[in-house]
Amino acid sequence: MALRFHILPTSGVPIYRQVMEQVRAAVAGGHLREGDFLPSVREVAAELAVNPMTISKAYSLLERDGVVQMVRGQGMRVAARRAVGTLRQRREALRPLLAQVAAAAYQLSLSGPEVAQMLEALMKETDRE
Amino acid sequence: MALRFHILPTSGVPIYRQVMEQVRAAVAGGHLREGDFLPSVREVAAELAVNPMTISKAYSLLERDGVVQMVRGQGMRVAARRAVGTLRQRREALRPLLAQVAAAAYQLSLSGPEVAQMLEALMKETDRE
Amino acid sequence: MALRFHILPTSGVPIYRQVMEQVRAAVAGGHLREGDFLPSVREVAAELAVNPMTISKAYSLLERDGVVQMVRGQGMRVAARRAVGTLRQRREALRPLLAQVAAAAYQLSLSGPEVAQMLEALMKETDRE
Amino acid sequence: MALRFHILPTSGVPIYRQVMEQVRAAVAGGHLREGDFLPSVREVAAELAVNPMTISKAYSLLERDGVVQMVRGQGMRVAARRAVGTLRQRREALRPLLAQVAAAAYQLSLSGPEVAQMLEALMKETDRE
DNA sequence: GTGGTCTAGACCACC
DNA sequence: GTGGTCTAGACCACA
Repeated sequence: MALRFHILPTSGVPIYRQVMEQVRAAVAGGHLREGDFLPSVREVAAELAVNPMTISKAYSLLERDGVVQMVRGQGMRVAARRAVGTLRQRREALRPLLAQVAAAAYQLSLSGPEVAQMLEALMKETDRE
Repeated sequence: MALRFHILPTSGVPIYRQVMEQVRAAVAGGHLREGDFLPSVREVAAELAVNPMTISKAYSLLERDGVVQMVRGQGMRVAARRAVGTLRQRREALRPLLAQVAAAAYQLSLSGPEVAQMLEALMKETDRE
Repeated sequence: MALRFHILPTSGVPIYRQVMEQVRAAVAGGHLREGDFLPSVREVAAELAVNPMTISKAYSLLERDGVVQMVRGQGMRVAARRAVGTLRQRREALRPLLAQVAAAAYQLSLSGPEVAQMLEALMKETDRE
Repeated sequence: MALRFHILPTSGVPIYRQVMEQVRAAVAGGHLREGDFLPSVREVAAELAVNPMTISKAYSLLERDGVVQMVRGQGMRVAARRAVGTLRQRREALRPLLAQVAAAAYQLSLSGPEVAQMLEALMKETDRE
């Protein structure tokens, strides 16, 4: 099943970031596995009616982040996941994002356990280890 | 205990957004309660060595979002929290952020229950109801 | 029945304007009639816990607009209403405000007849001629 | 027919608010329809001999209010109208403005039916549903 | 080309 | 004292 992108041009989030997020989500969700290839820049650009440079930028940044690897002549391949740093460091890296969740949850009057459960359910859904 | 801001000018995130996030976090974390006043625009601007307009923009947007209210001649006061929409709608509003957490957690090789527990701990720590 | 003011310090509308509006509304609604006196500046300032200068400013502007007249040693008295200009001019003067209503109604998906009826009902309620 | 702005620098109303009002009026009046683009910030700024930031502020606030949407690299596009809240809530939201109309009408010696008719005529003129 | 961010500094409105 | 508005001009991000 090919990965299909969908963008909201009006969301305020740059298109290249929307693309990056969707690749990351596909990888995290198991729809893309190690070794799979992303659709080509041209393909995606045509499908989304968007400038190829925009897609290219997204792919380059994903490569920089170690999510995918360029294989010359073939395209972008999903890289092996590698945990970097100690457990403690990796937890620390997640903290700012969790703080944002906490703030948003507060504003929405959603309780801690409630949100934690939503999150766990979301992650279990796509767990495959 | 006065609220103290800290910004990372290199993070790419606009200063006014960093300020907004910190106010939101302080409110969600109970360090600022309903009725408390934010430090004045000039004060913060001086402390951060930043243009007052930048802080003013952050405060205005927080006011539009209902987080604080302007009291003429006195300053910006933390507003009462009001949940808007049905439970379902509010949960839905949180979903995109949770998806981001899930993707980041995967990249960091952190498990669902592990992350859910971190989040719950973070939110319990600052729970006041 | 004495006129009682109520202000929302957080509404964004300057206090002196809120006071002015309430005097105008009281006059339009028949709660204050020609010759009646407004409560004194001090009285109102004390009641609202507000700087007397603020009330004084409101009263001065109302006097400038011909809504009230200062009677030395007694206070501010409601003036006789006098229509200024031709009917056409007076209608024209109301137009910008009506345009604002039209725009707001559109945004709220309220129909013309619906809004017109609301307005007429509101005005009939306080009509006394 | 391009939207043309006109501002009264002496009116006391901030320029950015005058611009906002005119956009809203143009949308409500059908001169701008869903999907149409506003003139660019630079264009308007040049036309009005005003700082681009002033126009930018107006546009940003209109975006926050859901009147227009930013399309990256293209400009500001008129958004679909979406009524929010119950009928009752929306009527309630209009009330303060109607009260202002009632007070102004009284001051101008214009009767309820007279004003209601003016308003309805104004709204019918631009009705398109 | 589009809008967004930020600065330095002036002036205003309100309390 | 508080925040709000505006300017002139620089630089950035995005498509």
